Amino acid sequence: MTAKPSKRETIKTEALRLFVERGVDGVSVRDIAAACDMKPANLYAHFASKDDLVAELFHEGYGTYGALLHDAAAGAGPFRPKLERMVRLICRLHDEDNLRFRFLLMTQHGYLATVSNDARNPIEILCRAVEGAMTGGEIPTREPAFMALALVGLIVQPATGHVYGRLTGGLLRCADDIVAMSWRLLS
Amino acid sequence: MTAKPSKRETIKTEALRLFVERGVDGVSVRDIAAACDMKPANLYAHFASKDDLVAELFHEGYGTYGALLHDAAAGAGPFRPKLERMVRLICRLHDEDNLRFRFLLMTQHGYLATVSNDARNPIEILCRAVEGAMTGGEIPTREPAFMALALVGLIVQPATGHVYGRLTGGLLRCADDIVAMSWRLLS
DNA sequence: TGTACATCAGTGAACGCGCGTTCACTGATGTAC
DNA sequence: TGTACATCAGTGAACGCGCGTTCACTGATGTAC
Repeated sequence: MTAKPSKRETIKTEALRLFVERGVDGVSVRDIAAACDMKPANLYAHFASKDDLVAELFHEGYGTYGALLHDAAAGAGPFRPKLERMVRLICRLHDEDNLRFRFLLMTQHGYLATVSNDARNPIEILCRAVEGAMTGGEIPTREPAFMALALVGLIVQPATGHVYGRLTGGLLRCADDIVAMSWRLLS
Repeated sequence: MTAKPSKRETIKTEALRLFVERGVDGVSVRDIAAACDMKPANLYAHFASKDDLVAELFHEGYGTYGALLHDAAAGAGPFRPKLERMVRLICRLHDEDNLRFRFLLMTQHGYLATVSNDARNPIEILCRAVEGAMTGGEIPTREPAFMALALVGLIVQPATGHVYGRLTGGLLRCADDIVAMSWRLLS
């Protein structure tokens, strides 16, 4: 007997799904309300505005992903297993939390500027991990920000392609290949 | 004495700039008209609708880039110089035709599904070039679609980062590094 | 148990706004005789 | 040269629409005595 999700959670779930399907601007508050079996006016009992809902979804997802990536990058061991953990995490999130993953990809252009480069920022975490490996002499020294972004692209672009049917099957299925490519890229 | 651009070209130039700055949905036909010193109604003398204008910008850019990439990939020589030409081309387009480049990145999600996988499709061209190199034994055989997408990500993601100030200076400045990374990735 | 009141999720109807788009009309320019 | 007409880019005002949002109100539920 799983607890029935609160109205607030229902709104977030349905909104996320609709935003990914049709884009944020392509979904009206009436659409969201309908998907939740609510009246539009009642959404405002849970969120101050549509923008507020979108921002909460973004920051929550961005924060969660940042924390998970932080954990994967944590510890004092060698870089290679860290890289493997991070890459696998990203593949797993893409496969198992696909809607949120795609929502973050889709909205990042609008919000990336508003996000601080602190320890919860996924790109920043990746960047620091790569930088650490360079400092420790585990991989050749290059511009860390550039390498971190290249690494993200390596994973995210196939993920995008996956969405549009260019690749079939989960990303996790290719995780070994992606880990190997990532290592080759950085070496 | 360069010829004064036609109204039609002016509209396309200004619309492209505004779309990149604020997103397609964030720009109204009144905004575009104002930027062109025209009245909104008069835009309809040149384009059937706003959607029509957006679609023309997309398909024109996509086609142009496809043709350029096709030329870079053409010929019977070894894969390595082809790869180098293609990567440099993409870097150069990003730097010298930045608005269009970003517009294509921005709108691809909405239009990719409507585009055929023919010989003018940039991804398809990259994919076939990679596939050819694999068939010829120049690089190890892996899933070509996957490798082509990874290659795109490798270039485009740093480009996106560049836009938001994570990387400074042109992408072309890093072209040598990107070529080297691409080769390492595929080898 | 019955009554009076407080709480609060949910509702129906409407608000003003900016959107994409249309259309009858204007007024400058070119052409024919 | 002057007059009559055709052409056509450009205009002003308005259209209907769907949007995000507000607000007075309802009606079920809980609480106090």
